[in-house]
Amino acid sequence: MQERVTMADVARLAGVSTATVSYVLSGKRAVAPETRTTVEAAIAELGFTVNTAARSLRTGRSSLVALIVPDIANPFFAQLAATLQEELRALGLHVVVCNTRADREEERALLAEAVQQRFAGIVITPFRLLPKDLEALTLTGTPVTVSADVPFGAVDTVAPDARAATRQALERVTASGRRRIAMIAGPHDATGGDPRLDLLRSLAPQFGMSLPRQLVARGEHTREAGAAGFAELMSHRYRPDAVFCANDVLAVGALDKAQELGVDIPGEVALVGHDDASFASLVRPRLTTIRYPAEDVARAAAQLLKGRLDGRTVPRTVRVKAEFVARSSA
Amino acid sequence: MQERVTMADVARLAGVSTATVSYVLSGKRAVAPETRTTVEAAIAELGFTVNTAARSLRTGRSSLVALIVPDIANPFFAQLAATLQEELRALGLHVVVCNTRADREEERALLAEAVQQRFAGIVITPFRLLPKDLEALTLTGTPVTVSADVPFGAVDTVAPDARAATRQALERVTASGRRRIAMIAGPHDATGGDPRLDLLRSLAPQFGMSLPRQLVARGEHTREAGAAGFAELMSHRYRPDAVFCANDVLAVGALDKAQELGVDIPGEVALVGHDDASFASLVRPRLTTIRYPAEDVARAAAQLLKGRLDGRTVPRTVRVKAEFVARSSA
DNA sequence: GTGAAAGCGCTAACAC
DNA sequence: GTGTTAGCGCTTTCAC
Repeated sequence: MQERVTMADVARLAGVSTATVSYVLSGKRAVAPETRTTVEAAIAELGFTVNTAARSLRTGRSSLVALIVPDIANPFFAQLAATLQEELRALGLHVVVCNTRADREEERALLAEAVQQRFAGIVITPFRLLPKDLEALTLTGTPVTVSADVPFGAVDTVAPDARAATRQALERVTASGRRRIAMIAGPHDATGGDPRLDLLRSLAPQFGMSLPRQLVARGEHTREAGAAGFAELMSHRYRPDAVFCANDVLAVGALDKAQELGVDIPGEVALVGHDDASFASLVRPRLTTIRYPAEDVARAAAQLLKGRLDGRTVPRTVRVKAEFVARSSA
Repeated sequence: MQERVTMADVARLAGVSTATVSYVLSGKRAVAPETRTTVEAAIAELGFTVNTAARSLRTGRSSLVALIVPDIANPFFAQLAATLQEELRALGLHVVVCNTRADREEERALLAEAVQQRFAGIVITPFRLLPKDLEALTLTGTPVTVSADVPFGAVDTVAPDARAATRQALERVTASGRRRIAMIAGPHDATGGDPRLDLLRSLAPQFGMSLPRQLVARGEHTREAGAAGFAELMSHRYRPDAVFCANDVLAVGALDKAQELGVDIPGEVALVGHDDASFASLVRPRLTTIRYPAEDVARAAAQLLKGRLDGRTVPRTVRVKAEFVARSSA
């Protein structure tokens, strides 16, 4: 049961006060060069590290950042977590992963807890959370970065810019003669509706097409829902020849069902996903998708958080460019 | 900037002392039913939650559990993280994810930090860490659970029992007439060598085969290394007709290279992975693999940690049964 | 440029 | 069955 080395131990060894040790560490007040050297030597000799609990209690701020996502097991979010933790480690911050399982109550509870515990920051991809759930937080002083398709209240936002990529996807699909597009979207009660659907719908007319409500299947972001959605679309009397999916997990489900039904992809139906999750290039046919780079999202979120910790108070939105990735499914 | 509600506020409203509030929360001493009710009402009314920083400072134990893994973006570890956080949430514990990128110094640094900060526990999948790096920790009082193929020093361990599954894999492979097995293993300096290789090698004679050193390719646990390893094995003069991979990421790399080389899987070469990562059933041919259930590992780790927090001091090892999953690659 | 000391909110003796 | 209170280790104000 080794004893913990405290700042008092360091101060004693260096022959200074704990205040000086603290200031050497934080740099918040000038310290004479020789004093600094002595203190640093003492720190090294004793292997001292600050007690973050004591620091948090004193400052009212922890070194934790909550990453609140619908499903960390989804490769997109797993990659987001990996990069975020890497970026934040440099700032001395830790990432606490929180799975909401796409449940609004979980989202609210986790958010509230992170605020209560005075986390250094929160990075959240809302799924069913309402803007009003976030409004109250604007006043708490806990920096919140939302990763969502649209700006979301008065908080920092990382949002995709998928217009060009979606247009490219439509070009590709029409170039191979498709005329009847459809979409497998997320649930109807998802936060902010489905901006990926809205974008597709708004661009379709430029290609002489439209995306009527009847050609939108809905479900959770699961493989099963993707399969069910695909089956639904295939049984429609106005059967589509190009199916867009709100994410790659749904697209893989659609692929499952296509094989089961004997529908040739991309022969009979072109299939386009979203995200470019790690498995997108592994399935056969390889999935054509609109890549939303998790690494860039994580880096942007880390930057926004850093800005807040440095004192910025006005909300910012960073747009991350999505990229059309043509493979063999469309 | 809302004010934080403290225990003193609750005590005042309930007309009791902070000690009583504390005991209501912890249950560490008897409280009269009516007192308890009053306190609980006050807690609910004020929306009080304990300040974990203060609690940690006082008790010397935080509510954080470090999950230290080579790569959270690997679907196996992502699933481990998801389930672990779910299991620990019930105990009021949070999961801090730490990526080591398979680097021993990172592993050591992260481990040391978690100990220094008096984390409630550590769950680690060592990759290059040496047993001696862990030895010192046995004395610190921080519960460590190691998820590794072999028991690892005097700490709690979650280890796979893959003997039956590996035997089944060998049966399958020999049933289709294969005689020359090979393996794409991890790096030679990995923690504990490569127990999956050792197991395969020890079972091979039962099937009249052997696994000579020349038929073992080595590399990091990446897709690229899998491809390189496969190429190496294919160029061997004693060309194998069955290749086992230490994990599914390597196997997918092997699949890439097989396609590139025009080697038919499973026609010319049978391929068997390990883990059953989420993408194993998505690649074509679908990957035959030895499933090591991340969910069960996470649950076992959570149980072991719980045991430690409840006061157990003797190390325990839980064996999780691996399962042979026959798909089309072998 | 440095030190003394208050106090963050909680837990757990100790006292009754 | 309940209350009083010291003190965990740090940061920061105030004083010099």
